[in-house]
Amino acid sequence: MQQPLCIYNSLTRQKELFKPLRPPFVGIYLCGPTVYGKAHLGHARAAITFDILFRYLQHLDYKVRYVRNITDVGHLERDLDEGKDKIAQQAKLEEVSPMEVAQRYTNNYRKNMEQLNLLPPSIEPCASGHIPEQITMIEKIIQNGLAYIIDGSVYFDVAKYNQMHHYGKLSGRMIEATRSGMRSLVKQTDKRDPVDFALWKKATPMHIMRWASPWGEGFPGWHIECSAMSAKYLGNQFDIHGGGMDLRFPHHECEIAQAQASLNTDLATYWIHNNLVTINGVKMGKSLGNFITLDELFTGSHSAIDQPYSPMVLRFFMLQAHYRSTLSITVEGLQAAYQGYRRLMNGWYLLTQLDQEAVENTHTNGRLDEAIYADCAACYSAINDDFNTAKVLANLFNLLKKINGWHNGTLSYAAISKAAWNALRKTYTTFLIDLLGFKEDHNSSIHPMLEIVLMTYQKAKSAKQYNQIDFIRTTLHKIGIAIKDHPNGIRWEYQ
RNA sequence: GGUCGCGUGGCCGAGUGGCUAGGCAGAGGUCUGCAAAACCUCUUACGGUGGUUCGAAUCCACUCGCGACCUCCA
Repeated sequence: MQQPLCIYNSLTRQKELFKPLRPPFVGIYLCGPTVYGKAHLGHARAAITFDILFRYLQHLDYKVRYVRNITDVGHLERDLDEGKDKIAQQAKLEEVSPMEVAQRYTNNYRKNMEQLNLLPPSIEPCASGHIPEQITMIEKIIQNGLAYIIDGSVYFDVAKYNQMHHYGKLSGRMIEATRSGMRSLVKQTDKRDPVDFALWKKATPMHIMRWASPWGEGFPGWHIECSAMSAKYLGNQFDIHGGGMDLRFPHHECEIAQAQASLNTDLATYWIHNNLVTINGVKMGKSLGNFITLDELFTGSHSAIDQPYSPMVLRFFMLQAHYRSTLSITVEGLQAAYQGYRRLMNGWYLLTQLDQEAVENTHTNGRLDEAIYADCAACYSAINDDFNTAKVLANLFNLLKKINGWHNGTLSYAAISKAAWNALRKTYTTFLIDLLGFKEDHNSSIHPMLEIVLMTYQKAKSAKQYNQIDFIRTTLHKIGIAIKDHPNGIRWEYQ
C-alpha cells in the first residue's frame, strides 16, 4: 500500500512515478466515442482501463476530476470527402436527423458503460456544446502564427510548428518520415502541406452540421474539440490524458501541437494508451467491419460468439490482461473468464458468511498469516506497477483459495489471527468490488425467495426424499441457480 | 517503403538475468444418496539459430513468423 504508483507514460516511453501537478487534485481526460455507431469492445477497453485509473486514484484519496467527452460533431469521413461527415452519413442511412443519430448512440454508449459498472465521469462534455471554446483556441493558434486560412477553412501549419517544437514527439516520428509516408493518393486539398491538419473546415451547402465562425459557416476539425474541452475543464496543463493506441497518431499528436500553439503546454503530463482488442489476431476496426458491439456480446447475437457474455464477464476478461497488451478475444477466453469471475464472486459471498466467531479467539503460528499478508501486499504492488490488474487477479485467486479452504474445512480457523483475517477480508473486498469494480450480474431481489426454496430443500434432504430434492435442483438449474450440499450446510450459487 | 511492437505450456494470459504468476481446459484423488462446488496432486512452457554470463524465457546479434501506426477508428 505504501509503495508509490508508477504509470507508463507514452510521452517518455517509460514508467514514471505518478506526481500530480496540484495535489490532492488530479485531472484525467479520456477521449470518448464519436457517436455515429454502437459502442464496441474497443470502447469498452479504453473505458475500463480509465475506470480502474479513476477508481484507484480516488482510493488513494486524490480528488479526481475525470472528464470523458462525447464527440457528436461528425467530422469528415476522409480528408478529401468534401461535405460528408460520419454522423451525417449515418443519419442518411437511418433516415433521421444527425442530432438524433448522435443522441441515439450517446444513449447506447452510456447504457453499455453503466452495464460494465463504470463509474460515471465527473464531466461528460459534448463537442457540439463547445464550439465557441474551439473557435477561441483556433483564433489563438492563428494569432501565434501557426495556422493559416484558406477559403473559409483553417489549417495547422505543421512545418512551421516543427521549427519550434517536435511534431511527432508522442508517436516517435519525424515530420519528414510522416510526410514521405503520406501516400500520393492523398488528393490535393487546399492544404499547403499534406502533413497539415484541419482546425476548421468550411461547410459545403450540403453539410448539415454547421456553425458560424469568423471564417464563415463550417465545423471544427477532428482534433480541436479534445484540446479545447480538456483545457476548459482541467486547466491548460493537467495530469493524465489518454485513449486507445490508435489515437496516439495523429489525434493526440495534434492535440499536443494545438495545446503548444495556443496554451504553451503539452496539455497533459502523463499520456496513457491502452492497446487494442483483436479478433482472430486482427484488430477490430471501423473500416474492417469486424468489430463486435457490446450489445452483440451481451446478447450473444454476433456470429463470432457462441452465447451471451455478461458485462462483468467482459470486465474480467479484459482485466486479466494488462492494458498495454493486445487482447485477443476468443470464445474459450470468454468462457474461462466466466468461470473465473463466478469463482471470485462466490468467494466474496463466502467471505461475508464465514464464521467470524471462530476467528475471534485464536492463536496462530503465523505461517498462514504471513502468506495472507504477502498476497495482500502483492495486490497493492501489482496495481501500483502501472495498473497490473492481471497480477491483482492472480493474487485474489490466491486469497480465494484460503477462503474456500476455511469454508470446506481443509483450513482451520485456528491457523489464522484475527488481524490477518481482517486484512484478507478488507483487501479482497476492496480490490474485487471497489477497485476492479466487479458486481453481481444478477438481480438480487430473488435472493430471499431462494432462501425459502433452500429451506424446502433442506427439509426434503433430512427426510431423504431424493426425488424431491433432485426436482428442486434441476428446476433451479434451469434458471441458472445451483444448489451445493456442503459438509457444513447447504448453499446456492449462480452458475 | 518509413516507424514501432509482439511471439510464453491444450487455450487465455502475467513475468523480464537465478527463487520458474494466475485463470480456463484435461487427468487422478478426498468429500457426496447421486451430483456440483471446494480442496490436494499431476501435465512444467517461453518461435529458431548463435553469442554474452557461473547462470537467460528474460541481455545481444541474426533469422523466421505475426501485428500495429503512417488514412476514419478505442
